[in-house]
Amino acid sequence: MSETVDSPASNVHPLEPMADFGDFRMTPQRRKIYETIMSRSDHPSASEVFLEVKDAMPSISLATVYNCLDAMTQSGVVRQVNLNREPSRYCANLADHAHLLCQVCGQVSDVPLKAPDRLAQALELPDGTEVSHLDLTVRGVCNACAQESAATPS
Amino acid sequence: MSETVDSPASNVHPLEPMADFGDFRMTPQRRKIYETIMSRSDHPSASEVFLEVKDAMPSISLATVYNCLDAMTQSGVVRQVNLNREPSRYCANLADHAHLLCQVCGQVSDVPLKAPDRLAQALELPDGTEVSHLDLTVRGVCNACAQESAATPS
DNA sequence: CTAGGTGCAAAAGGTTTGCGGTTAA
DNA sequence: TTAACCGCAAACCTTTTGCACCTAG
Repeated sequence: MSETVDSPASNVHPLEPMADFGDFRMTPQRRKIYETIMSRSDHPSASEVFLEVKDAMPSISLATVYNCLDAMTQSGVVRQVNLNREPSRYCANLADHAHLLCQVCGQVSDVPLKAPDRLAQALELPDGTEVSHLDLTVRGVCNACAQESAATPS
Repeated sequence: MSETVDSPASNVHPLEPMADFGDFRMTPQRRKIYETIMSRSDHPSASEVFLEVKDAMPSISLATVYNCLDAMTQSGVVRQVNLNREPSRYCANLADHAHLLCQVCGQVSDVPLKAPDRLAQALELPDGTEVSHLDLTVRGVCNACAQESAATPS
């Protein structure tokens, strides 16, 4: 993926240099799918990605989107975000961060962490446990929805 | 549910007094399903609960297990735990805690939190965000699997 | 008595897979 | 050149739902 993806630096995400992603073969479909996820901050699902990519590539199939997203997840190019029983969402922000799920509008947004390394210290893990990754989800109400419900009290 | 469930105190989980769970109607099926989840620490899925409950109640249907688990989740009697794309698991531990997902054996175990309230302080949340609940999942290797791989290096 | 629960079977909905043709490297 | 990928359709699997009967409160 490295050199073939156009200007990943234009994205706001603090991306790694996009070094090696193994034997990940770049195709027009994968490039467009990746660009779609990069250009959005709303963590689209497979079918949402499909809808957007379809505009530029009308012949693409939903199965291909699923296959590509799966390959990208395996390669570590994107991250799969699973909340509740909803369809998986995809996220191109590879930095350590949490997700805020607004229980009013349903939107998912990234939440930076102040001290990612210190998070594990809050856990009483059994001796010998090896931690590879922490997944933190915040359920609540986003600022926009909180403002709105304050303006229009029930 | 309160008085009809047999001796919830025998469970190791730090349970709340099991006060009011609204208009939750107790039935033999629900009692057995609840007891099953209480008696296990492995966060069984709906079909795993079904298998165990079926031994005692051969006529119960999987749909009923799903319906009951859903009703219990709504009432707050149990908690639904969703990791990856696997089937939902269920957890009777209502205390604030994280989950450890072992990437070797696939088991899910509870992880107590040292300072649950302080966890939110690690987040850079936008002003006005209202937090209702934090969900923390630890991906890694449990102690048992770590011991084993140390004893049998690849 | 009756609102709500149960069991069954069928449907729903997200995701995966098999296959023949195509393509990136 | 060829292993990997694409598009299509069918399969898969978890979960939900409609319905007739039953039961807890």
